[in-house]
Amino acid sequence: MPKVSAEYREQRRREIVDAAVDCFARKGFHQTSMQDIVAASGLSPGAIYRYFAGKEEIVQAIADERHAREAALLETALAAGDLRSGLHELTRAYFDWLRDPEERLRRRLEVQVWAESLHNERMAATITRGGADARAAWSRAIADEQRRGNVVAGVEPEAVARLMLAVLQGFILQQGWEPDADIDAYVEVVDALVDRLFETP
Amino acid sequence: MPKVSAEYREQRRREIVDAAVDCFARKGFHQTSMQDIVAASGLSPGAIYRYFAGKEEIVQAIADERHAREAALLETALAAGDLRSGLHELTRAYFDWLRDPEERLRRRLEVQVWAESLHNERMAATITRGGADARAAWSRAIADEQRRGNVVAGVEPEAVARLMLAVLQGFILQQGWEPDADIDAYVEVVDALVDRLFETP
Amino acid sequence: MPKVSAEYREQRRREIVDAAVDCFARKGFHQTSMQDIVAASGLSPGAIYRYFAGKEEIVQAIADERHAREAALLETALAAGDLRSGLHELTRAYFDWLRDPEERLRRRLEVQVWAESLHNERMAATITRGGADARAAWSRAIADEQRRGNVVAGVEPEAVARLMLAVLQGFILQQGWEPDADIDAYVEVVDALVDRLFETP
Amino acid sequence: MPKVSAEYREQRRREIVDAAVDCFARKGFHQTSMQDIVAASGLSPGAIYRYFAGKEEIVQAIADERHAREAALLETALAAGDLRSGLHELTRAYFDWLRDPEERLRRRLEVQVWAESLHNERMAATITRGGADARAAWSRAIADEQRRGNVVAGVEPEAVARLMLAVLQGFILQQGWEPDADIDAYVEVVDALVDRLFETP
DNA sequence: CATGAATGAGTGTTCATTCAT
DNA sequence: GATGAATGAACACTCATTCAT
Repeated sequence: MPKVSAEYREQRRREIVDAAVDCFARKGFHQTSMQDIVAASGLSPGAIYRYFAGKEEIVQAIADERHAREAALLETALAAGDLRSGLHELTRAYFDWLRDPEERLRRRLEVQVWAESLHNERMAATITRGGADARAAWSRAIADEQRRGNVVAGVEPEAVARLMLAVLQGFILQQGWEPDADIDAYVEVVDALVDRLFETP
Repeated sequence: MPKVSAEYREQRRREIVDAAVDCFARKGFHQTSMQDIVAASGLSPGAIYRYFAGKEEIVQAIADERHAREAALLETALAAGDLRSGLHELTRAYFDWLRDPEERLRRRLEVQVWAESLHNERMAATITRGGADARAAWSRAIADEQRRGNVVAGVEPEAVARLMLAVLQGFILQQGWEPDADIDAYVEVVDALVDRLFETP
Repeated sequence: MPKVSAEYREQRRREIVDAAVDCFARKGFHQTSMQDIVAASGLSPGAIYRYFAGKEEIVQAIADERHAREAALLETALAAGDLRSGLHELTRAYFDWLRDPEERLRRRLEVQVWAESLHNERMAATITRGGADARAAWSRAIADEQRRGNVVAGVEPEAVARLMLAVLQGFILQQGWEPDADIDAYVEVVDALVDRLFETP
Repeated sequence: MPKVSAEYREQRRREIVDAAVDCFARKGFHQTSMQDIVAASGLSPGAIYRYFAGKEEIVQAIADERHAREAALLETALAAGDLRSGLHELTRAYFDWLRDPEERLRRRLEVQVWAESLHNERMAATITRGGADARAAWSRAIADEQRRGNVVAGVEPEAVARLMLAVLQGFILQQGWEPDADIDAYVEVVDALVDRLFETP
């Protein structure tokens, strides 16, 4: 029987997560102290620990949030009837998203989650599951198209899925290092890639 | 006139770096304490500080080493007269490398370097420079081919270079999470991609 | 004119003290947090602070309560006309009390109060006063008997009082460590001690 | 292969333990912070953690030390051929010890160990074992005397042992509260007790 | 009166680094 | 040159207490 409303709690959580995202993106998980988050959020240490059991849990929450968003985006794109135009759309949606400065901040953070997940079981589980789901969705879509003869035959759908994911992941990395990386040019090449991979030969 | 020979120094450095690579790959930079490296290297803390000014510098040394290797590999591949077969070869060489368990360990570490470089100026410089060099080499090669009509016209060579890098980077990530990711299938798709991108339409 | 009745207040106080006794006996004063007491009592932190100015005051209240009970027990025992049978009775009453599981819990707590009193002035005062009163009562009774020739002559009544107290205190300790300590056998020895100390030689 | 000698290490340990004993005796375990011990010992936090894994371990070390001393004292006393004179000697030795101000400090600490042991398994084990050993030694000695007819027949030797321990424990408590408690008078009563309990009726 | 979310000083502990030996 | 004991600032986290609702 909480004294405050669920929305209130949710808003506080948001404040904390947002403050943490900001700190983490700028300084990295490990260089960010709880005091940094305390300062950025304007709350007290004790208050934060009411919402999260520890620093790690905040990181987890952020990773989970990422994961959910990605999954939603992908779902929408692949749900479209026509895979090829769905992909073009996905590409556009995805890379448009990357024009938003705040989103870029979050992306920097994603790279850190990637690194972290290599020695954090719970995080690895989230990431692996997300990747598996994404590949499964993509594989299914690609296999469908292959059956209709609309896509390069003979290649493993799962491998194509990996390729498509790599194309997105790699750009996130590169944009992290070079914020001015030319998004339009990259989208154009990806579109070309999609066209060439997903067409009747 | 140093008291110890340059080889001696070099060997000690290697020992330290190797021990550090091992620790970092398993636990991450920040979860690895100097004591861990001390234990893994069999040296004393004082000894390590004779060779490196601090933990950060060890990380730097590792990042620099990575960078040099990558550059050499790329150089060789693109130096070949025919870009397309050069690329096929590069792909094969690169991914064969990833079959080596020890190299995989080092790759896990690379992901950490990527993350670290997002809030470490010196590291960002190394990475950015490496990326820029790679893209420049690639762009030049691609532009050459375009002029000869052997590659998709109209796409930005720089963007193609980014795409190719992304294809490699993304797989490193995915292999980090899923060590059993099918390398052969991925190589096949990449080959298909190269063929379709680098052919006269 | 209080808003709530005195009984109401008293009952609330009891709830708090009982919850605290339970927590303290199980985990110790310092390992018990106010939140533990909050949880055990079913009240809110704010409510508890309406009845006690702080954790320390709860401890005090418990110590004071103990003290009052002990004093009453002793008073009754020594009020009896015949000291020797009074003592036998006291022994029996006291150790019978220690068969009650709940009382044992309270005794564990008493040991903590003893420890605490060594660096807590207010508590030391309560304990010291209690001890002094007990010794005074006992000394008087013993001196009376000595005058009647019914007790070992030549020994300091105050010291005998200390001895008798030690006999009780020591057993409380030992029972705390070994709940199965044989009460009957101990009572028998104490009775023998009393008989031998309080008889005409 | 330590750089410093075993004696050096032992001395440092002693410094820490002594500083801790001092703090604990004055303020109690829980009111004493590591910083207090740091200040009292003149070492740095890091240095202390080289010798003890944590605060708890310091407390343990102190409790263990106590235990060893007690056991040695008892052993010596009971090893004497004649129990009765052995006991008189023990009494004298024990209570003389309590005249030493430093020993009194340590005794205050013992009371805290008693309290602590009621909710600390490791500590309870040490204490319980110490108590069991002591009682066993005493019981054996008393049973021997009983067989020779030199001690009250019919009483449980184990219970007599408990009584004797209580006589010591209780005085430690009382002296903690009232440093001026008359040791001589107490010893006299204890001697009378021993004489009366350990004589042919 | 009661609530429980919030506070923030203080805790035990770690670890990159130094420097006497 | 090498050692490893020592340093001490910084860390994540706790909890007695307060006070707006």
